[in-house]
Amino acid sequence: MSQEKFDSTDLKILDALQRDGRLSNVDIAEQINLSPSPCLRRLRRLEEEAVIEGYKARLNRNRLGLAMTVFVQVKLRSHSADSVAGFEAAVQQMEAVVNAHTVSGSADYLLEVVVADLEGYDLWVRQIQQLSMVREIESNFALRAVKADAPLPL
Amino acid sequence: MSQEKFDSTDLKILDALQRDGRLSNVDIAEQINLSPSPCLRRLRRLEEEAVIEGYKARLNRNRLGLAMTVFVQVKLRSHSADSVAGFEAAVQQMEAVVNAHTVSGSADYLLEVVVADLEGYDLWVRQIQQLSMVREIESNFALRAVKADAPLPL
DNA sequence: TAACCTTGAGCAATATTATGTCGATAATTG
DNA sequence: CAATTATCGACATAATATTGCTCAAGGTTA
Repeated sequence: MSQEKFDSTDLKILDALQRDGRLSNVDIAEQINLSPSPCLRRLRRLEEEAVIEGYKARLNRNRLGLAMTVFVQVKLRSHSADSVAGFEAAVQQMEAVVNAHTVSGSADYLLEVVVADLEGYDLWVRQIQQLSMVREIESNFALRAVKADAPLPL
Repeated sequence: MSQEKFDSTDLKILDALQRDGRLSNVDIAEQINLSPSPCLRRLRRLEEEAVIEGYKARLNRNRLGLAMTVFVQVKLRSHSADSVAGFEAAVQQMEAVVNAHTVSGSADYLLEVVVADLEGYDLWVRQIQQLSMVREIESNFALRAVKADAPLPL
């Protein structure tokens, strides 16, 4: 739809930053063989156009005591606008939910939930089950991360 | 297992950085009401202990022409060490796979795959189906992101 | 109580960064 | 081919950031 707007230099900047979000402009410039001034111009443009939505630190969940990641498939009772809006608002307020998508297939939503332990998960499940618009959930516990938060293929 | 190692000041630093990974040390210090020197000491410690695993720019997939996100459940033919190792090595090399976990439940793996369009997905599926250790895959297309890459609950 | 350990505040020196300007060059378009 | 536009490299500057050092305060332990 729009990737024609970005030349290979833009992509190199984006790729450098998705691998190390704290690179300074001069470091990026050096890495992609460009001088700092045009590099900064491009970077600012990419930020303004919201191609870069933000920056974040990648934290180690286990070391923070968040040892449990669960993928939860949710089916709603009805797909009325109210049900959908209510469910999504609830999901957005739940801090344990770090990712949520509507999906094709037999489930309506796929959520990624992060909690400390089984007890924390139990508490969260009770919250979700109290939502009247939820018909059914199926939990799949992440046993091991094979690949996490890898860079996008640019 | 280990969150006793972090006091509330550490958590404030981590929380600030997972929301804005480019904050300077002085900005973090101001945000959490601490002077820059101890703030930097803590930050460096958190980096050295790999509580902070790195930093990354959050890119807008749609604007980059990566309009399709697919969650793929994979079942293996056998769970021999060779099958597992071979499959995981293949997954790690596929750039379209941005997340991969082994999971409980009927599937062995849950993958998140990012491609430009259906054609790109078709190409990827053929790659995966050529792996002899793969018995079956089920694709669930992400229709809409309700929540993406939200901060961890600290 | 005294010694000790941890952690914070303040300050200074250094290094680094972001950012604007300007002329040159390359690409594009009519 | 000429004119226009876009983009680059180089340089200068001003603002910021990082980092080390020292001293003080608070809490802990023997």
